[in-house]
Amino acid sequence: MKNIENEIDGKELKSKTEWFVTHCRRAGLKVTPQRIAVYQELLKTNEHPSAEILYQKVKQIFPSISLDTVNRTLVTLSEIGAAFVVEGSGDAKRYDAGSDKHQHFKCIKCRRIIDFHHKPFDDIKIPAYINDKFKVLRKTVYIEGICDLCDK
Amino acid sequence: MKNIENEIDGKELKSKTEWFVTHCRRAGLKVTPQRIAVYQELLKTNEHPSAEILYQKVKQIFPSISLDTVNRTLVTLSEIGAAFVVEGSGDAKRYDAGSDKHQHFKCIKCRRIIDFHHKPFDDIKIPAYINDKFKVLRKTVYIEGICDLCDK
DNA sequence: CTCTGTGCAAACACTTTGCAGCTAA
DNA sequence: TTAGCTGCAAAGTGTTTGCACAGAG
Repeated sequence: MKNIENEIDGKELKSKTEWFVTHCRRAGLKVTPQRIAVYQELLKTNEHPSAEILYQKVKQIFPSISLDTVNRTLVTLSEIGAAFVVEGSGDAKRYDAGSDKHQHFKCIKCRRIIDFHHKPFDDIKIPAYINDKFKVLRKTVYIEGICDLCDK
Repeated sequence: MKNIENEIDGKELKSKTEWFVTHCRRAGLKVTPQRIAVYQELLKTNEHPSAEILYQKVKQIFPSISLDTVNRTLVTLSEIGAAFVVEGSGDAKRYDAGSDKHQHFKCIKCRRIIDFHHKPFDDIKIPAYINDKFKVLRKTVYIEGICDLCDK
């Protein structure tokens, strides 16, 4: 796994954690040590861990935590925009026949997928070093957020 | 679910099916009526169906098909680039703390996720009608294909 | 003190696998 | 004819839920 250059330093970890704490309070969530631990562990890695992997890591500094709590915490974090699911969804896979001619907006609350079509996105240029190394079959712009219906 | 303007017409269905048949043969796959049926059903919709939904539809014209076959066919189709998983993965969810500062390439064979960072992609402009209607939390360019290791 | 969050275990949803019979090439 | 495909049933994998206790506000 190739990593990019963001080994987080102590200072950034601290400031992001402060942001997180504020953000939780604002959302009416309690700030528990488990939540902090999961969030910090997520900040410290850039390997897109699964709940299981994160659980293994957090357990080292917080031995009594359970996998469920990690799972639930991650759900909570994604609801407040402090974490994102970058692969997988827990729901059933959804297929399409593979046109580049539309893009997806996904609501992280109701999981609705809304198609849209923004012509400039059809033509995004893929950097040469990707095309050289990999066989590109599909490219798309993917947007996530809260949809109109869920943003009460 | 909002659809875009691509109700497929008979002519396109036929030509895409021909492409599909050729493509299967080239990949050493047998052309079975089940495969054709699943592929055509996928072409006819733009609602990103799950295997289950596709199964319900295909069953109407092919009553003896099983859900497994639909599932297996979809796996096969994605391996040859005739279909794509637009949501979900079957594997565990993968999280990150949500930086816009990198993009993902995903290999559809080994499912490896390779980070890359192409500066212009950090600044893609989201169309106003999306920003007006939805609260955007994350945007990214997502590329899929076959990675160097799998492209024997 | 109250009410949300946690841990445990059981329930679930979806996908994958093993095998015997079938069928496209 | 025969390798690959299908259908069925069973096993996995990962996620969610229900409940009682614990701890943050």
